[in-house]
Amino acid sequence: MNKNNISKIRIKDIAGLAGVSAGTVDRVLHNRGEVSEKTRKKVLEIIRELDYQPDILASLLAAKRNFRIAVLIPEVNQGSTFWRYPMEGIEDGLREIMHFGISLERYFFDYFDRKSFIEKSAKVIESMPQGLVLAPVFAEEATSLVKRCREIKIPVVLVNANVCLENCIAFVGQDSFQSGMVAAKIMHYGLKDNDRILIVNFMKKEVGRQAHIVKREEGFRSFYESNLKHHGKAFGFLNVTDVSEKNMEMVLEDAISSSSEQLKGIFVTNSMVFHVARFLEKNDLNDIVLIGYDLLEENMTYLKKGIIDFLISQRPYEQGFKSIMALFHHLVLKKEVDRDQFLPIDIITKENLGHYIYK
Amino acid sequence: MNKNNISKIRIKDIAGLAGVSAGTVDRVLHNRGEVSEKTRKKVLEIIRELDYQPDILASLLAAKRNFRIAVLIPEVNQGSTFWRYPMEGIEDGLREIMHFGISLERYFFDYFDRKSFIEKSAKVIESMPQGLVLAPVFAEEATSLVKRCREIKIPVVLVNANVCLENCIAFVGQDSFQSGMVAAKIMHYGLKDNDRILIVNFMKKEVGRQAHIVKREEGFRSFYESNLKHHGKAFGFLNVTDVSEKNMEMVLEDAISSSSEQLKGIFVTNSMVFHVARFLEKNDLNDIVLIGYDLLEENMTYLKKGIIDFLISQRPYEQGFKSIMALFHHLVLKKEVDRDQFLPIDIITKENLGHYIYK
DNA sequence: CTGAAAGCGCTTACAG
DNA sequence: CTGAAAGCGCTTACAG
Repeated sequence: MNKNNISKIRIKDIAGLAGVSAGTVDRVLHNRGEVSEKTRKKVLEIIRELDYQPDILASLLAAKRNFRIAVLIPEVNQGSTFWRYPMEGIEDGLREIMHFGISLERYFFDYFDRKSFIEKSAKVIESMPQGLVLAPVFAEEATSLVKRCREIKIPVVLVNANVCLENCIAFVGQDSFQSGMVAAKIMHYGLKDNDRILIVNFMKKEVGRQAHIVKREEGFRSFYESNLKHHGKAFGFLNVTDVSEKNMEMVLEDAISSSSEQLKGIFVTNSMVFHVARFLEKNDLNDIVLIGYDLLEENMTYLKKGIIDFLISQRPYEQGFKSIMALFHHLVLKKEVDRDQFLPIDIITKENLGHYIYK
Repeated sequence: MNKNNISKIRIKDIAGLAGVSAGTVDRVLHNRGEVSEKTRKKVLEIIRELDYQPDILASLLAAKRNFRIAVLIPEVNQGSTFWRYPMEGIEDGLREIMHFGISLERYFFDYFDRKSFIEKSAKVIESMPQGLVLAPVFAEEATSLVKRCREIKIPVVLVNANVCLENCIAFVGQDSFQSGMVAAKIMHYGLKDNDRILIVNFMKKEVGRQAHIVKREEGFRSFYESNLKHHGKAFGFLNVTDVSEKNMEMVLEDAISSSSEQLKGIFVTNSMVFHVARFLEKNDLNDIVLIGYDLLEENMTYLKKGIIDFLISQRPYEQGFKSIMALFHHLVLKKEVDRDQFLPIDIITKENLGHYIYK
């Protein structure tokens, strides 16, 4: 009575004050009609006055409601280990909210196989979950999935890449352009003004040109553009589609020797940076600054060895965690969720790596 | 029936199988005695076999239990704005868990006033909360508070600084030593091998020598120690107790001109780095790399201007969030919580600052 | 040591 | 359009 009487107004209290039954209050609360305008007004008035907050625990218990959330993301295999971390974030998030009657359906597609994405999409739709966490790797197919979800009223949260956001409730990921700027800043800080820099893009034919990769490169270039002294600075550029050691050897040797000036920095626009690191290690090119993305096992190994100097990380674990939480807030707590949820752009070095690693 | 029959075993079911009543099962479940060893065994057996998971929502609702969590941290005032962010994290965490009947009592002490810490400690004890989030700014006093809490069975989570952890359930904060190493790595990466570096410590008499400040400096030095080439490298060193502009002017001018070699980098071991930045700006010392801690308003201003080059951040918001969550897991969900919860050591530049700022 | 009953605050048919 | 009753899964006295 003394300490805990804060906001303990119950439906019963409202009903009493309005001179109606609890059932009627409930009908008003959930807009399920069958209430005369007059009583509706009266009840709403009282609710507002008392700032009534429903007891969500009791509500969930009584309604025996169950939420099925689906997640459609790439499977983890040796060609693609990144998605392990978002999935861990999702599972941990699930553990926090499962008491609210939430269950998770997991759908994994092959990162390099458009068809498998389409197949799994169909399965998701077939299952009719109450919400979806989606990694829109294949932009076109993802867009049509999102549109379909819109039609059948399944709220979608996009994770990691942003596609067709207008039909989704939120995007959780990184600001790719800005992350490229960060990479450039770090690169520039460690080099001298006229040092030669190479930008390396990895692009598998199966996947195509991904928007966030393009943005990263643009961000990188724009750092130099916005700096008067470097306006118009020229970069070496390399587009790699074949990651075999032999090919890597060939194209990198070529790129490095293509100018009389010594190459001082390499920026790789995605997580495939370890392929470049392997080459640098083998050829004892220790004085080239190498910057890339993501804490893959291979990348971390080269970071610890000092071959990779910096990795940009996108907080994959948090991306997963926040995605499922966004859906939870939307579905269960009926709260507004932020549409754009950009995670910080983390700069990882050998020295701070330890505390970024997920258990 | 088809999809949602997963783990929907109820107390009633257990009771039925054991041939007892729900009340008895409950008594076993909560170890509140008054059950014959024989029935106890039987009930436990069935619980294990069926992997019974109690419905925590129903449990909380029926028990009408209320948890009061206290937080004892520095107040936010102009001399100390850092604690705004942990507090925001705590409030946001609270919002996530308030449905479980959790309320928060806020106790703020003056960062520079030992007495006020002692006073507020007494109030906390007097109130007898079920849990405490504590910023142990004054090591000695905090230790005895923690001991007292131990005696009266109030679980404590330490936030930001680590003191007397053996009597607490968790520490949430940063690895200070490592953060110093990170600062050194960044510093070193941008300078030439023999450039002169100055370490600046701010220390208010009222607070004394704080363990985490010492550790940061040690970490910074150890980076160079562990690098053969720099073994024995000498640093300039400055201990500032008076932050007036006049004094800052004097001591910094002195430190800078104390050697014929030009000073190239300054490492400030805490958030007071803006005092140094002000000096550098005023005296047009643009080519000195300046690294310090924490995203205070003043620091962010100088970071944007390019006077401060890097800030190390300790994720203050997350520190608050994780602290209250740790207590929640311990008290309500009865889960094990990690004892050491080190947050990543974030490297902030002008370019990635944007996405680190808390709303 | 054990069980039956009432209740937590909300929702869901059902009867009118 | 409205109310009374039963129930969600668990807990809490109370009676025996």
